[in-house]
Amino acid sequence: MQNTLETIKSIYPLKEVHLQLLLQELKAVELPKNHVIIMAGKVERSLYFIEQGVARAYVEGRDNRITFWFGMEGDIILSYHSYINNTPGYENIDLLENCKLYELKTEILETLYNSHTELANWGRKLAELILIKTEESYIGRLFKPAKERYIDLLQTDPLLIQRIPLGYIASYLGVTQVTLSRIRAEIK
Amino acid sequence: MQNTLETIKSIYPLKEVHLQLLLQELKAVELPKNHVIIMAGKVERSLYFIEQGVARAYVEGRDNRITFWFGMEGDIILSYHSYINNTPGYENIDLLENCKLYELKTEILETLYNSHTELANWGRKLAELILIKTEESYIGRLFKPAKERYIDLLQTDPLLIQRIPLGYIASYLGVTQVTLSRIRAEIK
DNA sequence: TTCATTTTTTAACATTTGTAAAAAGCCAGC
DNA sequence: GCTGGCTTTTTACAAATGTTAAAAAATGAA
Repeated sequence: MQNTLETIKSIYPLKEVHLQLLLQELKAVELPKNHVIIMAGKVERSLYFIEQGVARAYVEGRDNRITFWFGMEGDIILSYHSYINNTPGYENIDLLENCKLYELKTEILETLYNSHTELANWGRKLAELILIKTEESYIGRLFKPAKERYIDLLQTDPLLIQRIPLGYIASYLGVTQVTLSRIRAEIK
Repeated sequence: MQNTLETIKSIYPLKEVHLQLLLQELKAVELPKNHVIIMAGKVERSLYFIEQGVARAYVEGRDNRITFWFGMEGDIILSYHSYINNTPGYENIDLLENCKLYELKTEILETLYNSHTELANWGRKLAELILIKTEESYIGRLFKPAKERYIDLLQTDPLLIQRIPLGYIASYLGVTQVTLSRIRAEIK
């Protein structure tokens, strides 16, 4: 559980006692490629640490699917609405590879938050880190054109791109696959 | 300080003791229209509750400014990067009206978080609420076209629109002002 | 390898949106 | 009520992106 352990520790420094409180609640699960792990409109009672594999989040548009997040080793799969409010979210998350995950019930987390200041701060830090990442991709998407963002992606996540169909990447960049092809032809 | 008090209470229920710990750190400030309260590239050491007035956040593009947030009574002005990491952010926030604000130093907040579980959970809830709002506008922007989002805005914030120049709203919707004019002509 | 399936690219054309500049509308101060 | 400055709309044209369809390339299983 190397990746998951790293993730948990890197969020907020925890004493061994509190770390163990979290770890003992994790449950290893293996799920196949194409499995839909989070469904829009459904309250999800767990979050998942990605130990191995790739996942992607998307929303259903009127006549298309829009991908807005990719996760890989060290990332966390969760529906914010479910995690935070116990209300259904609007995103679907599916697995693009066979995955090894560690599951954690949100209900248990809530209990831990209320009984340990350290864990409450760990939870605060988790929300804050996700918030910053979300804001970064939000803002990046605002003022950089698709071409530039694709080049950024190539530089920051060259490996990720090879694991993901181009159609999803195009959607993530906010253009059609045809346009992404044009971009690729152009920068070659 | 009606609006600010409401905001603080609605984030997470606090006992009177803890509420007072927060309130006694607030400092009333009045700032004029057009004042730039958060500057990109600068670490900001305070956050501000909007008691009265309107603010907007934007990033500088290569040759334009992109507005991505409006705040009014009951909202909170903060630079997430500064608030969370003590690192400079990329957004500017300026005031679109003369404003009454309550200032709170982030350093003080940090101290409170580490000494009171209730306040740590208040801080967690704050991050979580902002996260959900950010995700909502992120996703909304992804799969709804500008026209639809404008109609949504008209319905959810009819008053806000009257307080904000159309050029900023166009930017917020991700189109030029010319396109927004076309949209307005179309739905009339 | 070979065949079938999926993914990616290319092409032609339609549509949308942007750009720049002019016109119209609105408001504050004289 | 008029004037000057600011905001919003309109126009004509240009550029970018989408749509649809087909070809080409890549992938994977037998």
